[in-house]
Amino acid sequence: MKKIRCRFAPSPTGRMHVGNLRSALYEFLIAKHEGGDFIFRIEDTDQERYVEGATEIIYNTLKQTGLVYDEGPDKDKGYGPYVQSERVKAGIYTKYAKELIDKGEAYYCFCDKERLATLKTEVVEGKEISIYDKHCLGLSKEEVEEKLKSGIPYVIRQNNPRTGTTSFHDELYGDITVDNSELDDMILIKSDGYPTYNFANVVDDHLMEITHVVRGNEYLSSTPKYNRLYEAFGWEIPVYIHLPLITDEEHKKLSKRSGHSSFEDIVEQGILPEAIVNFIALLGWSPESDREIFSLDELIKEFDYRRINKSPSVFDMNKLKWMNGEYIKAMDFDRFYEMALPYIKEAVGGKPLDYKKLAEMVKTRIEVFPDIIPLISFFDALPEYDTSMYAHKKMKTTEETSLEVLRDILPILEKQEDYSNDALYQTLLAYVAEKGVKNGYVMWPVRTAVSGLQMTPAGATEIMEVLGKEESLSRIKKGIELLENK
RNA sequence: GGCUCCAUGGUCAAGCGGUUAAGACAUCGCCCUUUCACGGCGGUAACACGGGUUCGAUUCCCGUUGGAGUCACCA
Repeated sequence: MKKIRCRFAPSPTGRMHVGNLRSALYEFLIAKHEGGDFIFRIEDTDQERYVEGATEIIYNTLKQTGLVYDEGPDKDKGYGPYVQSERVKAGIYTKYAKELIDKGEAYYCFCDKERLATLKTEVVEGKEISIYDKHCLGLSKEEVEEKLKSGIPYVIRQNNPRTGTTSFHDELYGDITVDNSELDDMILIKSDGYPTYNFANVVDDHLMEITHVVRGNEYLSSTPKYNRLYEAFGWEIPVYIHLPLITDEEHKKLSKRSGHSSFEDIVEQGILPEAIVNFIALLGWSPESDREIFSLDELIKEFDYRRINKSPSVFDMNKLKWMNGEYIKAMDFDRFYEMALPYIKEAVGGKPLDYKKLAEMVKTRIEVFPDIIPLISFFDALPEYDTSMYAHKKMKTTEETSLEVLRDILPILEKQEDYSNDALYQTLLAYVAEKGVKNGYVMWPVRTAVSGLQMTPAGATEIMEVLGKEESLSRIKKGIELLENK
């Protein structure tokens, strides 16, 4: 069997869209699952939409996600160049376009914007819809020569039939047939000499011997046109695998507005690249087992494209966050500490506390790194709090009992020298035993006093350990004061 | 609007003629706990509708409805 070759061919127009990233991932997985090659090609044929630095973003995203390509602009295995603008300079596309003209499958078109405007037939949702009328197909050879010579701008159009039907086969969607009357004479070469995506993509896929064309569903309706191109050249048609769309919560194509449309957007929200990869792999595909956590290598092993879903799926940030939390919990501590440190420092305002201990406290209770900040910022400054927080039904505490406990405990803690968690815990436990009450009856008011919060990432004594004796006592005194003035 | 595709809980999804219709996120409750979280246990919640085919349809076919995509000198 022929070795599988899949390509990822993005346009450098900005950040990497997650739909694009998922296409890249599936292309990578389909190839690697069967020991094939993953090819990276840059489709920069739109000079207007080109964004400075976008190429670097793509390289970077590929690197961070671990999608290592076998061939690409910096890894030429004989099919290069892998950047379309360079291929334009090599004259590749015009050569093939002329071949099509010779075969009668394409033709020069000199129509200007004004004439094209007269073609507008219908307006739907503010969009003008028209089909080219093949006006320039009627030009004689001599007329074409003359116009070419006089330097009139032109494009090259595909010459599609107006009657009959065209069909193609998709591995997921099956056989799809379209009326030829739907097929416009699409432009192959633009007036600036650059090819359109439609043309460059087909030419390059063939020249680079791509066996499986994997791309988003939005190309489904234009695929017949590409197929006609293959047929016109007499080239072998690749295997098509169209992927279902990824949508936002409103079930619309993911857009910048949603705030999580690109890989970088998501990383900025504190999500790990491997969690993103894992998550989008499961968006539209599912393994045989009901397992959900997969490394990239494990995905390669498991990935069977026949199990890709046909219906669109909503990008659920909620579940991604959960998955990220799973990755954080499973992460080895040193790496976690390194990644969490900036957030910890920010949370406590750079106070010289035991950062390692703080990292331990938060590791199992966050989903994304920014969650750290609200969790531990009370270490920096005691928040304002209402004394009603001292009353807790389950702990059987009230503001009165809390005041009593704090007054009792203060002199004991003042005497205590060892402010380690263990020692403090033993001290409080001894008081609990002496009083004959439940642990929480004492722990709750103490924790409230030293944190000012109802929820903290650690128990009362752990907090005191980090805070130190001086600050702990000061916070307890403050608590007594608040309760007394109630 | 034409064309194309899609249709299982709020979301991701398994299912490929006969099942008590999995599992996960979210949500709710209980347990654990020095509060919360983590963890454990449990609950609520779905086959869009109408016709066929069949002994039997979530599953196959047709239609309806709904949703999406596409109709550029953008990819």
